[in-house]
Amino acid sequence: MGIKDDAVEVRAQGWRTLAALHGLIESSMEKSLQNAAQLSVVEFTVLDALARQDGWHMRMQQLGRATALSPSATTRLVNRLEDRGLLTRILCADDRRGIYTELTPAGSELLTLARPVHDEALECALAEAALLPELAPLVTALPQLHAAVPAV
Amino acid sequence: MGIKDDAVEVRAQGWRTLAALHGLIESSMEKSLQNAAQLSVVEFTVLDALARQDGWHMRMQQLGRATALSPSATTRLVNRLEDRGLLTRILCADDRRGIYTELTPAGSELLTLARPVHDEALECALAEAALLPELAPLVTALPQLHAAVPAV
DNA sequence: TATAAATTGTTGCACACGCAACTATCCCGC
DNA sequence: GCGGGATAGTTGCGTGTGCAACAATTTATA
Repeated sequence: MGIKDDAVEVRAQGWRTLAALHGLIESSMEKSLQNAAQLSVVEFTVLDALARQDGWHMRMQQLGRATALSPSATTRLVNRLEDRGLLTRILCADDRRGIYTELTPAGSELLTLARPVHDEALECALAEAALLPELAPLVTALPQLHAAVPAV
Repeated sequence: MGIKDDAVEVRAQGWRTLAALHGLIESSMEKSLQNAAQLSVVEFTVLDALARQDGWHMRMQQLGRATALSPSATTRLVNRLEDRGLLTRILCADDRRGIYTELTPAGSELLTLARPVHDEALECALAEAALLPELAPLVTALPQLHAAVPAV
């Protein structure tokens, strides 16, 4: 034992840190987005993911994976956003089981309103987390993952 | 612009990665723990947190923070676990508003049964995530946060 | 000491989620 | 071409969650 058990414990510790930071950010962002745009975090995630595919479509299943949501939850999530006119369903011709979703102008508009709120809440939550000793290392490590090629 | 906007985008990217990995691990672990011990991830988190304080108590509010749950959700979570006999409420004398929670023997027992399941699900989910290019860097960075002092 | 303000935990209510069962469509072997 | 299996998405149902309002206790202020 010893070495092997250490690996297990290190993983568990890392997972606790990850979960704690995630919870902190998500609950903070949830409130901000709700106040500013009547959007939940997952709803924002969907709109953002769609916009990021600029002009292109996404299938329900892709949305499900992008949000870690079950198929049924994905259906209802898309229902909500469609009812609000933020996206549209498009049955695709080549596979008639599949359903594409696409952002509407109203969706894009709301997204441009919500993005700054999202970004500020994120910055704020990270700053707060950096003060907690058990979260600080992860906060520092996070931006280094996708190391910015110094974009001069 | 440029530099400032880059920082925002890097943070957002890091957050997306964090959220994606979190979702992957949590949904995988949820199923494993549910099958093996009829425990949800939050329920496991509570038991684990209590055990980690070995023999000591935790207040409702602490549990709420440890799980990123609202007060009402915390109340009901403790209710569920208490009804199953896994923990007990203890009114503390010095502050009669406060309520301590403590693990019962049955709680400890279930926890020792659930921990290996938890650890294996975690290892498995991390291995799977390491195969995805956008998650791999975070998976690698995670265990380095709490750098193991080589415990010979 | 008395009274207001703040803190801790609990309930009513509406809502989002996962699971299981279902329908519709595609794909493969014959 | 045709039937069996796999895949995509949708609904019924039970349950966990957050918000707002509340009761109980402590702390601050006059």
